Amino acid sequence: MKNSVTIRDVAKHAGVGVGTVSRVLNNNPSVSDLTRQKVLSVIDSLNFSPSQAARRLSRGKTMAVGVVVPFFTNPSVVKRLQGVISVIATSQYDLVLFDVENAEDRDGLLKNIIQREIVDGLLIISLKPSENDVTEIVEANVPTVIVDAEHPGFSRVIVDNVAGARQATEHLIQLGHHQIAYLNDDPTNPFNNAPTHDRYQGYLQALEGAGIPVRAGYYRQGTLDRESARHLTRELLQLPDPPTALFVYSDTQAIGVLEAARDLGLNVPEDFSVIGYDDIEAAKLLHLTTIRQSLYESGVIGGQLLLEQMLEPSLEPDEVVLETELIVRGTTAPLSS
Amino acid sequence: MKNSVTIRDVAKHAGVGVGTVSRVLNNNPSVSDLTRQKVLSVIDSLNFSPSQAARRLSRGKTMAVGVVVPFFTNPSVVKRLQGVISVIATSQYDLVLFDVENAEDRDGLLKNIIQREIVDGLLIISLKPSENDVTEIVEANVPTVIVDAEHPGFSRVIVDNVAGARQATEHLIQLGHHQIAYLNDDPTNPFNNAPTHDRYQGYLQALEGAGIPVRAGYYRQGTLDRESARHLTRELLQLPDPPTALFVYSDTQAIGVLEAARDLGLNVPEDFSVIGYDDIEAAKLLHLTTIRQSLYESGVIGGQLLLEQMLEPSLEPDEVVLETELIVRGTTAPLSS
DNA sequence: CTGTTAGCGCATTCAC
DNA sequence: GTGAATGCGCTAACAG
Repeated sequence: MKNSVTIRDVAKHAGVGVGTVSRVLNNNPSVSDLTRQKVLSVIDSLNFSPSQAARRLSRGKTMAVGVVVPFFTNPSVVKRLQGVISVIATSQYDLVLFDVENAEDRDGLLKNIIQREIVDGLLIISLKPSENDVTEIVEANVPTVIVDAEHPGFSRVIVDNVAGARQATEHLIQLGHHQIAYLNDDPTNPFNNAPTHDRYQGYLQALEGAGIPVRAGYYRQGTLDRESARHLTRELLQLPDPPTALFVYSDTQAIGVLEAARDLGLNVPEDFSVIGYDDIEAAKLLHLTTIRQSLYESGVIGGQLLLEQMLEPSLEPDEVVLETELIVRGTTAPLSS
Repeated sequence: MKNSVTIRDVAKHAGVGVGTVSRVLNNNPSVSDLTRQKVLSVIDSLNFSPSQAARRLSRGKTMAVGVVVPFFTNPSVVKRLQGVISVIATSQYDLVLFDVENAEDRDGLLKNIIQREIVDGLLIISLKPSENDVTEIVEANVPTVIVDAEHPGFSRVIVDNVAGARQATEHLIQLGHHQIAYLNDDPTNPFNNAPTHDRYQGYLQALEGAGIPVRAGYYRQGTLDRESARHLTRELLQLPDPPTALFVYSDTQAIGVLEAARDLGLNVPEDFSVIGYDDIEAAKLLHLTTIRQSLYESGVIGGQLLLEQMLEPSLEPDEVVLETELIVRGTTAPLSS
């Protein structure tokens, strides 16, 4: 049966009051060494361990942080989560995980988490909270930090997507490409569409900077999976005047792009250059040229920000911007004339 | 500030007692429709939501399940966890995640989880609990299920590793290979070494079944990473009489194997056949022939077993054995003479 | 059907 | 320094 030793049992056995036991439990200095030792030994012999539930109610703190992730399936999200886990594990907090797989999940999830008062802090990954959620969080005064999404009200760690996309596109331009297409994420994605817009902007900026006209026909958008990317790339490559290079919103999609090229008998990078974004594990395996963002590190920093925030709730929201890095591998090459 | 509306406020505003409010909160049928409506509307207008902490203490239930995973880094573990998440999300339980990265973490973690009474149920993935942990769990009477590890005391979902390994090795034999090496996980791995032994047994059985003598020099073991596998494979391939085929404990290691073959200028599968185990995402990308185990499904079933177990704690431990499947892709071929 | 009361196990006053 | 009392917010048992 349950280990139902309570603080009262300990008090009785040690011949002290419950208050004293509680004090030694919380390292309250105003306990004499003698009684402290006595209590400690009784705790040990009774194999007592305080009930979290009671402690939580009494102190009004849950000693848990909530982490909300969209599409736990997504490799980049997993990587970020890893970073978060690594820092939360060093703290006293438990980690409660919430996965949101669709828009219905999301609406109300945050509100629900807040209202049930099950966490002392919230870490939101790659998900833009709705305005309703935001007011809910603010009213409840729950320390919150966001990783890979923007909101001025909260501490956040983001990456400069405009710059990263520019970097990718400029790499292609430097290789001599002028017919550069862009395969985007679906910007109607309800979760977090800022990166979608930003990367497109970066793409446009790079083209404009090089004086290359933007061709509407070289733009495609689709969901974050391989199949969709494969299909759209085929469209692109079967254009009368197909692009010679393609910048893809994510590595996951880039995998589908590579498949499409193979389907059509095109050699990458000789006939067709491809650059992705994220640098997930698979990118290395496939020798995919890509833009690396510090996925794991973003989680670590996010976790640290949250811990600080919970310690010092009065802190102003902080913004950390992570650098991107161009990783040249085997899917981009100079334009062959 | 905190939303400090309590059940008492609701009772006052609705002109009823707290007991009644509690009843409607818990869908207790013995409340008249009229008062139920009244209470409900007050709850709504006050934006009241019961405190989990109080509820937990009062009911002696946490409404949370703990999930313990080793090496959150490991792709196969992530996949299993996904399955677990998908079913827990459909329940009323929150999911508290614990990652164990080293042996020190593990010792005491389970005990700690149990003693703090923070979960109503426990799901352990790819980790064999120590005997101390087991007695702790049994004494505390916490419903527990294990995924990808054995223990007679608990419900578990496992895969027949002997059969899977036999299947892999037989595939190689059928292709005409006689010089078949095995690259194993490190069996001193303190977390869960049963699969290590079992797969080795399956390998041996297949060889014996075909009358192929076992060569000690064709056995290597190392950690679950690419680098180690790469190194050990090079050793194997530089033997005076190198193997023509290799069965690898995991897909992760198989990636390193492929790298080693490339390092040495060997063509896979023409010169050297490789078969992995797990069928993680990367296996498909690399066209790796492998043994698929239902990773995601194992998590789903594990989650379901746990939910059942919590509903009906008197249930006998159940064992579910999942089938493996040979997935032939591009890294195995007939022995070229 | 419904109001009242007594805990759940601990933290935290307040006196001594 | 330490014991006793009060309350955290809710559930459940007991009357009515």
